[in-house]
Amino acid sequence: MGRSPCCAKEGLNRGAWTAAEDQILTDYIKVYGEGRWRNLPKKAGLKRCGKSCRLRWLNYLRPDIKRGNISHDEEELIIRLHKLLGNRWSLIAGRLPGRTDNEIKNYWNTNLGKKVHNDHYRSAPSTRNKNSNQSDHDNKNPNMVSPPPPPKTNMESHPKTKSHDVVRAKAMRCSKIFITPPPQPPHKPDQTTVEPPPPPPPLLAELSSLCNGLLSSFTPEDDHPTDFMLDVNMMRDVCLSDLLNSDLAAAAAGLYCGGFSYSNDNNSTNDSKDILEDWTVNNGFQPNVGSNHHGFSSILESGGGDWQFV
DNA sequence: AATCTTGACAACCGCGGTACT
DNA sequence: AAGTACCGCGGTTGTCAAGAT
Repeated sequence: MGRSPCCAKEGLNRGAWTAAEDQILTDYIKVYGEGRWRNLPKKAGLKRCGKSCRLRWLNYLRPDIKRGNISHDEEELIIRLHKLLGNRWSLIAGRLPGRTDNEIKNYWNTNLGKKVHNDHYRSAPSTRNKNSNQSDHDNKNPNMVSPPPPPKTNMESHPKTKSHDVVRAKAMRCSKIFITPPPQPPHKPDQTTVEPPPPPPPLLAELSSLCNGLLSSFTPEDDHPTDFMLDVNMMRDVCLSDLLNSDLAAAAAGLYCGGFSYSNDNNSTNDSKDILEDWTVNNGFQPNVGSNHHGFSSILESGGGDWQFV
């Protein structure tokens, strides 16, 4: 079996594109549109691989490309998005209109990675001490600047990934956290005392406390204790330290980005959707701006009842 | 002035996902 | 259901200019 090469290598130009090639490609796409990259070079008369044409168009020739320095605001956003999404450059780029994944990736590797790396260790030396064995990894390839090592996860076994220390939005194995919001009981304005739900296990108590704001919309009332179920190993390895170091919003997003599954029942979808939408708005996210990637809400809407990343 | 080093960024490579046959 | 083609993604490499020695 096996895949044939995307294009024959013989007789094709490689390396930097010439202005003439750019013009040919631009003219062709203006007339025929994007897509069918494999056949494009032949039809356009370019001695280039289709993949190369696609890359050149997407990263350089597209008319909506914003060229020039990355602004401070964009930089801040990239840092925040990277914290949430890891090296998901296309997702990050989707939130920065006019910027390409390649550009952001390069910018990170040459500027932000180093900057964030330094900030991270300046502000949290104790964390570094706890994970001192991670520093070896950082020194393996001096040409590449690694992002600050997030907690080790059992999701890092992505077969394609050679860099092992990023949190991936698409989790590989974790599927065992369920936050089952209770149905909202009728509002009782006169009720002054509420019987507290049974205390969760210690680890859950930490999470519960962290996510207090989030969970408050799922208000645990007397007969509807908040129902947590999670993979404790995963929780310890993956998220807890992040959650502890994050604000609630990031924690809520971490539930999404870390690849947890969320099992909703009946009427809970709107509650969680509102929370996540509020979070995206408050943190400067614009749903689906310049991107085919879906926001939290659309993900929530995409499934019938349950959704999960596994 | 010549050489070396470093930073920035464009381009390439290999793989996974998925649509199509 | 299986094989294939295509697209898109993320990691890596190549190239060149600017700065340092």
